[in-house]
Parts: sequence; C-alpha cells; structure tokens
Amino acid sequence: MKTPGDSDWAYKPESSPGSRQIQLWHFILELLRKEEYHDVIAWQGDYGEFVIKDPDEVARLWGARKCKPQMNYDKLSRALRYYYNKRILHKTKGKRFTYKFNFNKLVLVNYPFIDMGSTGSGVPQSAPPLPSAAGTHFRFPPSTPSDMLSPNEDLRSPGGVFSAVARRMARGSVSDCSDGTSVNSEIEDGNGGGGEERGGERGLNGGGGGGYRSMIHPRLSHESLFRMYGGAGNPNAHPGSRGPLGHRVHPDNLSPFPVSPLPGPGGAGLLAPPLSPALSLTPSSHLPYTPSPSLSPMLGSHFSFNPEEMKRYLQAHHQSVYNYHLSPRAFLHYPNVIIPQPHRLAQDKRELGERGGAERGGERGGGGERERGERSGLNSHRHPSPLSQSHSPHPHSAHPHPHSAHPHSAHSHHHPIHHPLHLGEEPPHLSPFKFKLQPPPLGRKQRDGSQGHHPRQSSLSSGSGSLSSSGLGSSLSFGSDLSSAGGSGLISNSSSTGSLNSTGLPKIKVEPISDIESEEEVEVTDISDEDPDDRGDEYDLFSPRHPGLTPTTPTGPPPTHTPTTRTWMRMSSRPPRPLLQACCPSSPPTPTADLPP
DNA sequence: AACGGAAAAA
DNA sequence: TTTTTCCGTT
Repeated sequence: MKTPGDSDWAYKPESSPGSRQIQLWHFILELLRKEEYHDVIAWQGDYGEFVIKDPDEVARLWGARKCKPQMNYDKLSRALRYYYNKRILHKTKGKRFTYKFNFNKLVLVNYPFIDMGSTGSGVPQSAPPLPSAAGTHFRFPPSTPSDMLSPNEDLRSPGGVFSAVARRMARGSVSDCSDGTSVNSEIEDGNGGGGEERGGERGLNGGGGGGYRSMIHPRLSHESLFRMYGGAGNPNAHPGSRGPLGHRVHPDNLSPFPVSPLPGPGGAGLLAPPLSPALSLTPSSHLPYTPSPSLSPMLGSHFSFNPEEMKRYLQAHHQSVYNYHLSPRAFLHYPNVIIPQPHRLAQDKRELGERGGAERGGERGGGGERERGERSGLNSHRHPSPLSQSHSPHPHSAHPHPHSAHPHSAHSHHHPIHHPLHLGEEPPHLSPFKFKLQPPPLGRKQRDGSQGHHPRQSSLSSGSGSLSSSGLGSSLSFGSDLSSAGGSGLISNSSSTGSLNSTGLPKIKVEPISDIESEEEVEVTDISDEDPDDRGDEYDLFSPRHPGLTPTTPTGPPPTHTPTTRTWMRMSSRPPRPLLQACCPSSPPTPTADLPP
C-alpha cells in the first residue's frame, strides 16, 4: 500500500533500477540545445517538434553515450516509440524523422524554470516552450493552431498548472562509459567550434541576464533556487575562457532547449526580470543570497515547499543538479506560480527557416565512413561558447541565424565534432527525491499469452555493466497530470527508495479527465482502453490558449522536412564504423577524440 | 519509414 | 524500468 505519499517509485534514486543513467529523451534534448548538433537534430516546426536530420548520427551519438556501438536509428527509434505511450513524445506524422515532445506534461521537477538559453540562434518556434507568464500561471505559448485545438485546454487543475521544463542538462553529460576514462560523449559541450577544447567552458552565464525565462518550481525554496541558479560557482566562467580543467563542473546550463526565443525585442527586455541567477547556474554551492530581484518575489510569495526536503535534496545533489532521469510522467501542478514577469515574446520570429532538405547531401550512405568534420564553422563564427553566450546580455544579438543560416551548413558536412572534454567526474549524487511517476502504460492488451514468442538467439552478451552511477540529471518530468482532484498533486514522496512498485500507484495516477487527444497528429496510440490514466494527459501545456499572447503561430510549420532519405536502418548493423567503441569495454583509448579513426 | 510485440539486457 | 535487440507488418 503505499499511501499516497509515498511515491515510491517516484523517488528512485539513482540506484534504483529505474534510474539508470541518462534517458534518451533527455539526451535528445541535450542535443537539441547544442548548436553543434543542429545539423544532426534540431527543433523545427511546432513547439516541441524536432527533426532528426541525421538519424544515423543521432543514433551514433546515442550509442556512444550508452556505450552501445551497435546502436542505430532503428533501435533508437524503437526507444523513442516507447515514449509514445509514455507520452513523452509523439511522432509527427508525415514528416520523416520528426517527433514532438509533449512538453505538455513535461515538467521540470527540480528546476522548473525554463530557460533557454542557448544562443538564440535560430530557434525555431518549435523550440522550447517558453514560459509565458502572462498571468499567474505559466504556460507555454501556444504553439500551433492545432494545439490550440485542444478542447480541453484548461488544465484541470484548479489552481493552475504550471508546467515548465527545466532546463539544464548537464552539459557534460557524458558519462563515462568506461570506467575512468571518460570517453566523452560526443555531446559534451557545446561549444563547438570555437574552441578547441571545450574544457571548461561552461561558462554559464555570466552575465546575466540573458534572457532566460525561468520559472520556479513551487516546491523549491528560495534557497534552493538560489543555489541552483546562483551559482556561485563559477567565478571563472567566462564565456570565452575555457579553462583547462575544471571542466564540467557545473552543471547546468541551460535549458534543454536550445532555442532562445528571447532575443527578441528588447532582448532581455522581455523578460526583464529574468533571473539573472539563473544564468549562472553554477552549482557551486552555496551561494549567498543573491537572489535576483526577480526571483525573490516569486519565491517568497508563493510556494510552499518544505525546507527540509529541499535541504535533503540539495545535499544530495550538492550542487549538481542534474539528475538525469526524469520521470516521464511526473508532473505536478503548481497552483500558483507566478512568473516573474512578463509575457513572453510574443511571437518571436518565426522564421524557421528550416533547412529544407538540402542540407546535407547525403553523404552518409551508410557505408562509408562518416567522418564528421567539424562544424566548427558554426559556432566558430562567433561565440566562444554557447553557454556563455546565452547569458550574455545579448547573446545572439546579431545572429539571428535560424537554422539555416549557416553558411556552411549548406556546404556539407559539418558534423559536429566532438571534442574531447572529458568530463571528468560526475558527481554521483543521487537525488533523494525525484519526482517521478510513471505509470505504466501497460494495460493494453499486451500479453495475451500466447503468441509471440520469439526465441531470438541472443546474440551478444554484453555484459558488463558499466553503469555506475552517473548521476547527473536534471529532473524533468513529463507527467500526466496528477493533480488529483485537488490540485495538490505533488508528489509526496517519501522515501522508500527501493521499492517502487507499480502495483499500487494510485497515487499519482491521475486521471481521467477528458482527454483529448491531442494534437493533431498525434494519435494516441494506445490509450484508449485501459489506461485511464494515461489518457488524460495529453494536453499541451504549452499549448495555447493564451489570451494575451498571440499565437501567431502560423500554423504551418513549414517545410520541415527534408529528410534525406537514408537507407540503412534495419538491422543492418553498422557498416564499418568503429566510432566509438571505446566506451564500455573498458577501453578507453582515445579519450579525447571522440572518434578514433 | 514507422509501428509495435517480445525477449533480453542493464 | 528503461533501453536494446530482433523482427514481422504496415
């Protein structure tokens, strides 16, 4: 029995089974936020919609991160498909390699603020949802007309819902597959280009102010927030300076979403009070109070969180804030969350140019090698580090390049190079509490009993678990709403970390509200029958309905597509690509370079 | 290309 | 639990 307070599973510390390391969707988000990977994967289309421009590459990266060299898009996509039921993502039908995050439910548990920072480079509208705080609650801006369709937009939550996405992923999320050597995943930092090493670039923000939009989670206390944001930590984080060491010390960086909408009109003006602290997120730990004005108000005013919990949490995390495993379904509704300010930028620019398909010429045919050249050009053209830029007062000031703007992009290859940075250590902190809820989608007809059995031969046996704890993660969670009727839905959590059984989870499961389904294209794949709980949540928080805001969404996201066709998939196993093999097997050979030729 | 069952792996 | 792997189907 679990009383309603214990969301057992909601808690899973890292040790728990469920909390393994990084989750795919998190990883995707991470890639999306980095410009370096924009050639590979980028936001496009409606909010939350992204297209995998280079499936093969994405798979490779993912495989690298998980130490699964055999990863390919087919497999990766299978994993993505599992998210459908969890509602973390949907497939955008009709567009190849295009999926859409359901930020609707995505909530950031730990850090509910959303910020996006990355350069503003072009962020398509699809980028991340920005919080618009028009009123009290913050929601994501309407995305597309279709979203607006949602019938039930109101969240049922009485108080209001707040859903935000948290940001920040560890940049260095790289874990280490191997033991000590870090293999860097490819994603490490993003910088890309400009520098060669991205060692410490974390510079998050320095300045402040950039335009992040942030939200605060109701549960967070000021302190916690400050800590998070505050950063005290990196004094040196200069944008440009990449320290040779240090690397990854900090964590968070920006939101998962790469986009930064804000650059708009007044630059930071919109969010005038965006929290500066947010920018600096260094987890350094204690930061004195330096709450930015903006924050303070909010914090103080509305949330009631238990300090103790927070403390525990903080302790656990220490500074690191990341926890990668978020739970897919957790979410909380936050009754009164106020946003610091303003309204979002109404329409950012919706240029989305999308690169159409011409981008990469298709070189990857599969068989050959894929060398990813560097895309340094992209970044290099300017920003020293993405991170930092965001914080800067006007990061992107001049560069509007949406996506396609890159000159070289057209040229061809620009694969990101992954630089060596090893992230070194990852603080293994676990999080004492995570709010994770994830009701199993099951229920479906599944298992009938007889039928399927595929005795497949087991082929490999990898064996070794290299999981160790990685620890980072942010905790975002997608949730279905659990507001139980009262809206109180938070997750209480207690502490049973080890046990989570799903058997009972009535706690959070929520409801049957009416579900609408959702989005235009999204059909629900399953939820029809049995899972009451699932279905209800399809709403997009970010969706629409914003009176004040204009949804200028033109609806159509243009041409997002362009998938170059690639053929390989399926079991083809990967052709000759030794790329990252260094991972798991304890062979940490080239630490630096990511891909050993 | 995408879907999803199933079993296995981690 | 989530992800990986394999594979038949659409």
